[in-house]
Amino acid sequence: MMSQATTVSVAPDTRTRILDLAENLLLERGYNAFSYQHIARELGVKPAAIHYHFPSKDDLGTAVVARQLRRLRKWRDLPRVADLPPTEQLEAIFKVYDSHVRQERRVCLFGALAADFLTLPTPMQAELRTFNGELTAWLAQVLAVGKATGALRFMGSPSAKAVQVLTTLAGALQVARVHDETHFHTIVGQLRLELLV
Amino acid sequence: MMSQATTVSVAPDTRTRILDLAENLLLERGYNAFSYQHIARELGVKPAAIHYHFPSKDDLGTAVVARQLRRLRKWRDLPRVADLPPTEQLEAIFKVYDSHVRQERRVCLFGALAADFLTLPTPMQAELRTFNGELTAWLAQVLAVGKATGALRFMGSPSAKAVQVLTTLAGALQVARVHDETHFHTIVGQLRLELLV
DNA sequence: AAGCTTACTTATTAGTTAGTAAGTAGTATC
DNA sequence: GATACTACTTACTAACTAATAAGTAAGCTT
Repeated sequence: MMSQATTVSVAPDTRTRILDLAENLLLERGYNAFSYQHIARELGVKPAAIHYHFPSKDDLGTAVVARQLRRLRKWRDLPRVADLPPTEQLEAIFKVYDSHVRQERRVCLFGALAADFLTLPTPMQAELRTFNGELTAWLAQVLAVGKATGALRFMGSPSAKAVQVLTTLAGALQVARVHDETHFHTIVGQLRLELLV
Repeated sequence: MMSQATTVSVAPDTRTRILDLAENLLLERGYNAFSYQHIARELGVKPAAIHYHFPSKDDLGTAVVARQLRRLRKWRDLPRVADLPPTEQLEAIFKVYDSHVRQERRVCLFGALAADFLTLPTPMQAELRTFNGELTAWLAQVLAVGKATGALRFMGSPSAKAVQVLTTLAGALQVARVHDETHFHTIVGQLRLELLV
C-alpha cells in the first residue's frame, strides 16, 4: 500500500521478489486467480522454489497482508505523516489511493480481498480485519482532530465518518477499474468538497 | 439483486436453478472460486449437464449478469418504485442493499465482480459496465429531483453524488462481510444523515 | 577436508478445472 | 409407430492446481 521509504534500493532477495509479485497479482486479479506458476514463471524459477520460501499458498497470502499491515503502521507513525495537520493527513491518504489508480488501476488490499473473503485462509482474514481496523482508527483520529480545530466538517461521529470515507475510497478504486479513472477523481472530488471547510 | 415480483412461484426449471445457484456462488465466493462441479453437486446432476444449458463458464457468468440487468430495469420501471417521491426511492435502494446484508452478507453484483474484473470474459465485463451505468443514471435522476423539490440535500452534481453513494453502498456490503453488519448500518446511517433534510 | 545450510531442480502425486463426444431414456410430434 | 427433440449420463481429454519428496550444486563453517 504505502510507498516504501526513500532508501537506496538494494537488489531485493527472492523472498521479497515473490512477495512483490504475489502482491501485484493479488491486487490485479484477486486471490483465486493467481497461482505459484504465475509467480514462478515471472521469476524465472520452478513452482517448487516458491514452496521453499512459502510452504503453502495460505502462508504466502497471509505474508502479503501482514507486510501491508507493517507498512501501514510504519507510514502512519512517520513524522512527516504523523505531524501533519488533519487536512494534510487527509490529503496524504487520498494520495495513497490515487497512486493505486495510476498503477494500472490497482484496487486497494481491502477491495481486492473483500469479495473473495469467505474463501480466504483464516489467518489471512484475521490480518485483513486488523489492517482495516487500524486504518479506520487512524482516520477517525484525524477526523476528530480536524473537526475540533475547525479544519474539517462532517455529520455524525468521527469513527462512523471514517468507516464511510474509507469504504468509499476502496469502492472508488473498484469503480475506476470497471469504468475509468475519472470516476475515482469524481468521488475524491466529492469527498474534498464535503469534508474541507 | 432486486427481489422478484410477488407472483406465485412455480417450480423453476433447471436452467433457472443453475442461474440461481451460479448467482449465489458468484455473490458469496467470487467468479474464480466457483465451478460447474459446485453447481452440479448442489443440483444433484453431473457437471456435463450444466454444459448442456450453458456451453461455457463465460456463457453462464454473462447470463447471470444479464439477468440482473433485466431485473434492475424491471424494478426501476415498476410503478410502485417509479412513482415514489425521491426520498422513498432512496430508501427503496437502501432496502435492496439491506436485504443483501441479511442474506448471509452477500455483496452486490458490482462488489462481487470488481476485484476480479480483469479476469472476467469480455461480454461479462460489458454487461457489468452497463448494469452499473444504468443504476447510477437512475440514482442521479432521483437525486436531481430530490434536490429540486428540497427533499434531499448534497453538494456537487447529482451524477457525481450518485456515483459516490452507490460506490459507498457497494463498499458497505464488503465491509459488512469482512467485519459485521453494524458497519453497514453505520454507513447507511451516515448517508441518511447527510442526504435527508 | 567434512559437514551443514541455502536455494534451488526434477519428478511425481492427487485432485480439480473447463470442455467434448457419444450414448440413452423419456417425451412430443407427425 | 417411426422420428425427432430434450435433458441428461458416462467416459474421456488436456490443462492446471497445490503440495511433497528426493536430489544437487554452491557456499559457508569448523
